[in-house]
Amino acid sequence: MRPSAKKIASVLRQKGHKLTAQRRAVINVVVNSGEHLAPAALYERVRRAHPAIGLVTVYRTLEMLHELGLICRVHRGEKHGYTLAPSGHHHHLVCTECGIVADFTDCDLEVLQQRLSQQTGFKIEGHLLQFLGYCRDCQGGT
Amino acid sequence: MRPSAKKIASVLRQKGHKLTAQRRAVINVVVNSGEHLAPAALYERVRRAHPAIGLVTVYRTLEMLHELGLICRVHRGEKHGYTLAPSGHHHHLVCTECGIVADFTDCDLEVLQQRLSQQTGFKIEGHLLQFLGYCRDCQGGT
DNA sequence: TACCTAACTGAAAACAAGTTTCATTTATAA
DNA sequence: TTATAAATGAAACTTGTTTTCAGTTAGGTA
Ligand SMILES: [Mn+2]
Ligand SMILES: [Mn+2]
Ligand SMILES: [Zn+2]
Ligand SMILES: [Zn+2]
Repeated sequence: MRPSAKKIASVLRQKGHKLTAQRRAVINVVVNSGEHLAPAALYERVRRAHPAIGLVTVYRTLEMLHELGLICRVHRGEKHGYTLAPSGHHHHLVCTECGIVADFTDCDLEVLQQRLSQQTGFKIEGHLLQFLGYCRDCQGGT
Repeated sequence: MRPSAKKIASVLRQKGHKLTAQRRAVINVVVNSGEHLAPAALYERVRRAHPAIGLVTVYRTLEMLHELGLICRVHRGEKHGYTLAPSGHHHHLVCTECGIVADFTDCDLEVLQQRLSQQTGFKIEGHLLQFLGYCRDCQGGT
């Protein structure tokens, strides 16, 4: 269950953030794109609705939404991608050819985490899990 | 079982790479540091033995060693760390406070991978798994 | 409604990690 | 030795992101 633009706006207000035209524009793009877009790609799209917006503002807004837990971040080499977070903890399956990302939720790492914690003395707070491969469309070609 | 400087040198030669003083210096630092050092940190240390070396050469050497499977790479935000690879597939437990890294080998992700492959049609080639937390030394303080 | 002000914005500069270019040097096979 | 492909390092460049700062604005208050 992914939050709507309305829901996101209300969270912002509730947390004392201002609801500017720029932020609305960013939120709209994020809400209306299923993909995990990199900041630059997102910026391109946001500009269609709000040509005057600066890339900085896009970065700042994404950062804010991420801190509020409203969007998730994918790590792809140097670049980052963002989308609306489906509710709660999830991970990614990334196509190394075209960059498309699929989400999944059940990682079942508790047992492993428990064991590692015991063996190493680390207090484990989280994990990063990503599968890499070729999506259906990219399996044929070079 | 981590390769020795000698072993590494012989692999390089065998693959047709030249064995330069700079490469020797980089290899020595990597071999003699248990930690996963970022390229910049590694560069600092290499300079102690070989002050004239350029950072580029460090990058190039690390890249080469990585391609030959002789060292492993950790992903920490933007920065990368390297050390000698323990033999084969392994993963990392990273302390978000001090950056120390512990290795582990048994990830048991085959079942999950199989299921995801089936569900999404992805041909999965690899994965990235990392646990994040606080090492023993960093659990007390702020 | 008309202010007030902390929050927000965007241009530009700064930054950080990594890569490319290219003239010079060097390891090593012949 | 010598020849030469491989390797080096300085400097310039790229890419993604952050900082700075002077000006603008959302939204609470009188
Ligand atoms: Mn996601
Ligand atoms: Mn390792
Ligand atoms: Zn693909
Ligand atoms: Zn630590």
